[in-house]
Amino acid sequence: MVRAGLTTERLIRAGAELADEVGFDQVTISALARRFGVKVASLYSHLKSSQDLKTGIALFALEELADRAADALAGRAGKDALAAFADAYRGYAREHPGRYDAARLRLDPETAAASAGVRHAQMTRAILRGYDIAEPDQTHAVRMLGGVFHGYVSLEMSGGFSHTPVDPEESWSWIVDSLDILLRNRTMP
Amino acid sequence: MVRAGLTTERLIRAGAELADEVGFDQVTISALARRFGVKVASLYSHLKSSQDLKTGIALFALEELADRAADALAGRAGKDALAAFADAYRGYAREHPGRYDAARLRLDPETAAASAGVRHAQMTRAILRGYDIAEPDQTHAVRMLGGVFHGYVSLEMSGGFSHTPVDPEESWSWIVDSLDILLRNRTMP
DNA sequence: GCGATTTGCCTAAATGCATTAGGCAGATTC
DNA sequence: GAATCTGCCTAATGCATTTAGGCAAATCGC
Repeated sequence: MVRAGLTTERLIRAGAELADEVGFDQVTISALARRFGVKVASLYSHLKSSQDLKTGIALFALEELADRAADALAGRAGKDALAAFADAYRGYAREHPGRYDAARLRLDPETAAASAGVRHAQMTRAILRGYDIAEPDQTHAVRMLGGVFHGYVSLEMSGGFSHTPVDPEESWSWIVDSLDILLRNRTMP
Repeated sequence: MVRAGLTTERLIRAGAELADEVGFDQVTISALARRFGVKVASLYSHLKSSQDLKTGIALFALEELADRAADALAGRAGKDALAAFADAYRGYAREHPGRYDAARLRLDPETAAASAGVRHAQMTRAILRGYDIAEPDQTHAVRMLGGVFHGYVSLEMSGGFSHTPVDPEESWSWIVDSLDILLRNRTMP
């Protein structure tokens, strides 16, 4: 019989695509095996478990998102950087909802520490360098930005804004503007 | 044999407790049946499906959270109200992590429209009355507040803040302060 | 009170996913 | 070309979901 050429890498990539198509929580070893035209047990040579697959997709999505954010940030500073970063985040979620959900998977601390999540925090700090905010306020700001971006995108994805006629695009701009204003003035209350 | 006295109400309530103990995604019809010392099939007289149970828990959590938020808001205005609302949100998530996750379940539009999620938005608007913000900015602000609160709590719950020595409590206060400042000044950019 | 009906929980059985053990053939190595 | 290794297979188990149909307890009509 012809071999399918499975590798952990390919499985995780296909799992990410599957997540975008059917939702991250519908990603299953069985579905993935079907997609490769292969028996379920065959995947266990490459994946330890179903959880392992999900974690793999999450790490993959975190990397990919961090790469995009880094691209968006290149050559920008100040409000420009803030807006580009925010848009990268939101754009990724809209383009790859399943992967975005995957990126929000709760990881155990060691895995998280070794993930691209660290880069996300570093990039946020880099943006804040344009705003002259010292510690511990800088950490507070990192957390706020992470919170707003994630929270807004998450609410938008779950349809929480669809009952109001206001364009989410405008809300997004307004929020980014607001954060910029806030960060510029926060040092002197 | 003695009857267990199952009702949809009791099952959902028990499901909510189970979610807090083992995590929302570990809530299963089987586990719930075990908890009641009853056979699995028996639950299907009261629940249409596993999804139905999850949705029920989500709606229950949304109600409970809205009730708490309403209590917190009673008799307060301005920054007081903002802080109380924020704390109610975060407190609920800390006290009932499983239910909080449940409250974030993606509901189909009709279900969502009939849920307590609507009250959440109304309460946020009520807070903003203390800040004199007109439409469409008010909607933008509602979305921002929803986003920050949810996003921050979500990141904190998933351990995203544990690699930095800064106290999440202080970050939370700083963020609420910041939002207050922002909302007070946002009308004049 | 007592028969009839409804209701609540049961047994049984089918389906699907996750996981492990062990086998066979195609690819690789010498 | 023989030996080994690797990749995918069959087979079997366990657990969760879901449906169909049964029996006994609770409830209702009288």
